[in-house]
Amino acid sequence: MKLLIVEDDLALSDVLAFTLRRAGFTVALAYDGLAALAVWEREQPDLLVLDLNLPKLDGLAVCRQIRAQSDLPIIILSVRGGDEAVVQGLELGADDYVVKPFSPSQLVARVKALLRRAGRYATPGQLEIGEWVLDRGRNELQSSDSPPIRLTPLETRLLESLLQHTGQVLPSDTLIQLIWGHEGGDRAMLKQLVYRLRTKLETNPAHSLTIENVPGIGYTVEVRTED
Amino acid sequence: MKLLIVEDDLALSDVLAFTLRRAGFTVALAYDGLAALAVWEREQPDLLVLDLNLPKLDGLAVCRQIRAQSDLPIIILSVRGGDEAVVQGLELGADDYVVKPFSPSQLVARVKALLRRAGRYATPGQLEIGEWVLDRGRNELQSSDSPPIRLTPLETRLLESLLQHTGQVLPSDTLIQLIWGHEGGDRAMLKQLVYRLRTKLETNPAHSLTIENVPGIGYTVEVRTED
DNA sequence: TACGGGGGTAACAAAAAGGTAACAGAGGAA
DNA sequence: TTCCTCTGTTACCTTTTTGTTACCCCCGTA
Repeated sequence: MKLLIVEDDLALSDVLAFTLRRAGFTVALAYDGLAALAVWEREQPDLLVLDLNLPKLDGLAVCRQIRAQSDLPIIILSVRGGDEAVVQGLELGADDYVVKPFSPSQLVARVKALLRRAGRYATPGQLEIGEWVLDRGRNELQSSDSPPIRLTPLETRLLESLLQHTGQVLPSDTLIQLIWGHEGGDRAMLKQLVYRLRTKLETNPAHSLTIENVPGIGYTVEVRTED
Repeated sequence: MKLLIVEDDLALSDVLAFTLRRAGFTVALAYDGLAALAVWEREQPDLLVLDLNLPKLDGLAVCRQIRAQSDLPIIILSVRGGDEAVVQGLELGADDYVVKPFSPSQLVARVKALLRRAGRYATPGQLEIGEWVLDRGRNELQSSDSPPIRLTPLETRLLESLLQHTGQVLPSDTLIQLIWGHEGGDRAMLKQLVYRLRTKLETNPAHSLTIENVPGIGYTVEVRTED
């Protein structure tokens, strides 16, 4: 399980990395906000430990950016322990907020608790739904009884977003955010992408996986389990 | 979204219940460990807020028992803030551990963060009335024992407005404001909308949900509970 | 009886949202 | 280079949703 620690205090960063590695995690490090985003992109960690007070790009901004594009578990570290700060951090999408100073062992426990809750202990690069497996690492959708369907990177992200929220209707704007990030992406492109993905899903004889539209809101995925 | 608060300090319990209810949650209460298990069974809450120091049955024991049978999100409250206590609580299966004293607003934020992470927050906008659930996230009206009725965005807003003021008669002008905002919308359109919504509500065999007119004033919703 | 207002019903038109298709540019691989 | 794939762009068609208008009924009152 890979963690990304973003902390500019080198002493603390070292201690955390040491403790977490001893607890069995793989650790990647970043020392400022911009680097954090780059490393996140490259390393695809399973959890982020994020200090708020960072050079170059504020921790809250990092949190917001990442949360806009993924549901990566995030634990914020901060010296600011006031209610407002905590509430703000959590509302921005963080999952936990730990006030400094704290003990490394407590952080380890919180990391484990969050990973457990986020269900990341299971399939790091694979999403299982019914008879389907979405392999994010190789951009394809595998079924037990038919050849895999090759997807493009964008199609993979779309399907991933939908599958991670099975049963919910994802608003178009939310989807656009999840797929293209802040800038770039509009309704027309989403329309296109949905169309292309649907076309591919239909190539499967028993297309038990369909994308439904809810007018005025967005899209959902329907998983028909075998009758 | 229903929360179960297990706390034997009545003063604190009251404050928490009040704050959480104001945040839009439904709250069930229990004051000792045995009661907690009973209420949990009966109420099937979506999240548990659990004090550790309880009469009759220790909080940790409650946590262990519940965790053994379900993956209910659990937040522990405790005066014991030492590392060992926190680690022990989290390792027992709790998702978060808040040390007293804390502010209600922070607890609300943590509750929300955990629900979000647990994927139980799937329903940020559901209105429950009798056997009906108005799902604003997907524009439909669901009943326990019949297929959902699909609504258009405007119909959803109309029904939502009416349901939020069950028992009151909403003047036509107020409704127009609520549905169309400042500009746009007139009596004729409201008439039409009410007509269309009624038509859809009638498709349900036992139409226990009807929209009544009060001449010269406006409309109300009538909820007939089962006889 | 005639008149007028409020409300219900209906048909039709306009506008918005969604689906489909064709095409072009970027960039990588052969 | 040439040939791919992937992505973005645009256009056009279909469906859904919303707005418009007209006509009816009921009821109270002049």
